[in-house]
Amino acid sequence: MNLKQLAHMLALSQTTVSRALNGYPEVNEETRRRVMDAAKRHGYRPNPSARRLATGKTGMIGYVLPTGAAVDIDPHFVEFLSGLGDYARSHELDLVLSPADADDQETTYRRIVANRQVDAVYISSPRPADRRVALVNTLGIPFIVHGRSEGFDFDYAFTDIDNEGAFREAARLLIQLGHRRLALINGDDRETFAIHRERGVRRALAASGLTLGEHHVCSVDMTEENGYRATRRLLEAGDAPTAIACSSLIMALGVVRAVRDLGLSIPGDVSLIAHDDVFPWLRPENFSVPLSTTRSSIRLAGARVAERLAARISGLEEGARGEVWPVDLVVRGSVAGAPA
Amino acid sequence: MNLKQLAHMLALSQTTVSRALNGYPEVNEETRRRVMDAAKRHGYRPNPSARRLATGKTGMIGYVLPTGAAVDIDPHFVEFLSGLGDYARSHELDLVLSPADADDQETTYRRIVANRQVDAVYISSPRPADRRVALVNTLGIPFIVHGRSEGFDFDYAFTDIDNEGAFREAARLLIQLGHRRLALINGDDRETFAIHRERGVRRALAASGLTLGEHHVCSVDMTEENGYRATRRLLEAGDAPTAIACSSLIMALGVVRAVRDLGLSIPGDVSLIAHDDVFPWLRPENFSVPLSTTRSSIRLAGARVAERLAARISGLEEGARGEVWPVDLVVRGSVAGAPA
DNA sequence: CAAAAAAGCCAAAGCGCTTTGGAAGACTCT
DNA sequence: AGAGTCTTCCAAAGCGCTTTGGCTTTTTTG
Repeated sequence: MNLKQLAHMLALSQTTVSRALNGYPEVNEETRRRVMDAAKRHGYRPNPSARRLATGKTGMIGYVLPTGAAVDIDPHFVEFLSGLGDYARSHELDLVLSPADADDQETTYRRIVANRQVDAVYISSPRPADRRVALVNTLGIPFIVHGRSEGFDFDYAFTDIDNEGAFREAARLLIQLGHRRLALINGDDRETFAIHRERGVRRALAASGLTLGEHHVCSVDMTEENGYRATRRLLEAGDAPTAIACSSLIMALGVVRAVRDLGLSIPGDVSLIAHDDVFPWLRPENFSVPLSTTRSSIRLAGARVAERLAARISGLEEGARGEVWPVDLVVRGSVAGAPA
Repeated sequence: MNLKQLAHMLALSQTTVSRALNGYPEVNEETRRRVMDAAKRHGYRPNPSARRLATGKTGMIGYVLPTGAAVDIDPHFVEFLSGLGDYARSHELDLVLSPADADDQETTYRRIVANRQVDAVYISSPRPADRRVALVNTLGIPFIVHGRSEGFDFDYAFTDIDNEGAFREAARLLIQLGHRRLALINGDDRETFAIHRERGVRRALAASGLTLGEHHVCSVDMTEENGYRATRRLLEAGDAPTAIACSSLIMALGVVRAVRDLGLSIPGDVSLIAHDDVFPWLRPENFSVPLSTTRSSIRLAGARVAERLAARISGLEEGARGEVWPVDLVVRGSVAGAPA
């Protein structure tokens, strides 16, 4: 059942039927009712391929997925996706993932924009002066950055969490508990979120006249194993920290294992605070010692990004508004006063 | 730059240019060269929207993503996606995720097929007599099932691992080590993979005249917490098992924690074997006691599914061939002889 | 009550590609 | 040389929708 048939069956022109269906004003309400009724009764659904050829609108949002043998998509992605999907579903939006060589995403961005494959895109895990952001900005497709980039001469729309504030507060708590030597086990410090977190820790330390030792901060891929290794290295060195801030729950697993392997205990010897993106399958309160966390649901962020993308597509949102969500600091058993 | 312009500039008809570009035989090789040359020089890329309206081909593969407040996409998905993306990238295929209410995926399947939104789909986490498989089969769109369904009067194409064999071998090893009371901490037993795994354990036990106690098998969502709870329940009961088979590494985290909380040890009091889908961020050799596993890379499966989908789209693969991959049994420190 | 404005509808021209049904010219064969 | 066959190309008809520009008919207005 296509438009032509429907129009013919109603003894109307395609024009009128199309307009009736799409809510244009220049059609009699009575007629509109007839049309919509018939459309529903016959299960008419406009062919999206045709519509998109005519309008350029696709009803899809895009994401360029970095892939390659050396690239691991991290599990945060799936949680984000959950939220995105939740919103997208209720608005009949689909998400198209365009896999790209991690080292050459530009080509793919250009392709999906030139081909009008999607109405909007989002960008995740941005770095300072991220080329993707600059590119997408000049290409002129609506977009939202999940996280923040920095150092552009233009503004853009983003949804981020207050990484700096979160880690500042976490560090401040540890300092108040008497800790003087803090360590930070961070994610890839080429990414903005990691930079902000480090800055948060440093600011808190500085406020008390302390500093973050050069070898007390490490930047690694966020795996359990890297959490373990980093912790061993930290705790086996001369001026071992008495408190650790850790950028992910998964790394925290490794931290806990390392501490145990060294015959130390949490929080007796080492206090630990980790960032919790809220995975349904791994919860900080279920660690052998319940974990203190800075918490922010990445799933909610996914839903919010979808919502904003939808708003941008339909013209409801404009401008370069950035929003920064506060992060909860949840104190559980893994922190205590510094050992004497 | 569109076809019309290109044709005009070459003083050829659109027909000829189109055919030259698409490799049809009825065009002079000399002409073809000229056309392809000009196309490249001017960076001509056929508009996919137009092409798809004309041909119905989209260059995309689809996946219906179950969503909803109660639905968690599990982290296996992202690994699978990694593999899928790896392959898709090298073949200029995109993946479109259509979020659907988990309780009504049919509507979405019908929509994406009716609208010709994708050339093929894959289905994951199938159950016996899975309605999605039946539906997609009648809708007539090329598809591959990742995993297996059962109980249809038709055959279909799937890529699965030998879950039954894997868990049979795992159980057999435990039995050979003298264990008599095994337990299985399984995933959702409405899904085929879980059924097969349970069957594997039962078969191994039966071969030695043993059985799997009714309360020695549990079916839960594969979270750390559920692994913990199940283990507590198992080990605190009267006839506690001396060996546990566990369907996921994430649950195994909980198993280990529970065993420790009870003051017991692995493998002294309890042997443990878990299934490993090969996550880059959590590896069995890095457990406090290195974990014995049944191992199969879900990422490779993703790549394979993509490969087969591509083959089906281009007509290279037909028929209902199912393939079943063997699973490695990797023995590490978490298994030992049964306690006296 | 005639003129102007508004309402309601339609035919047809895109959107950019593929594909059908020829047609013209070159080549082969008897 | 005439008939038949290839080879090579083209005009035009879709694919199914939106949108422009215009044409009636009805309503409003001075």
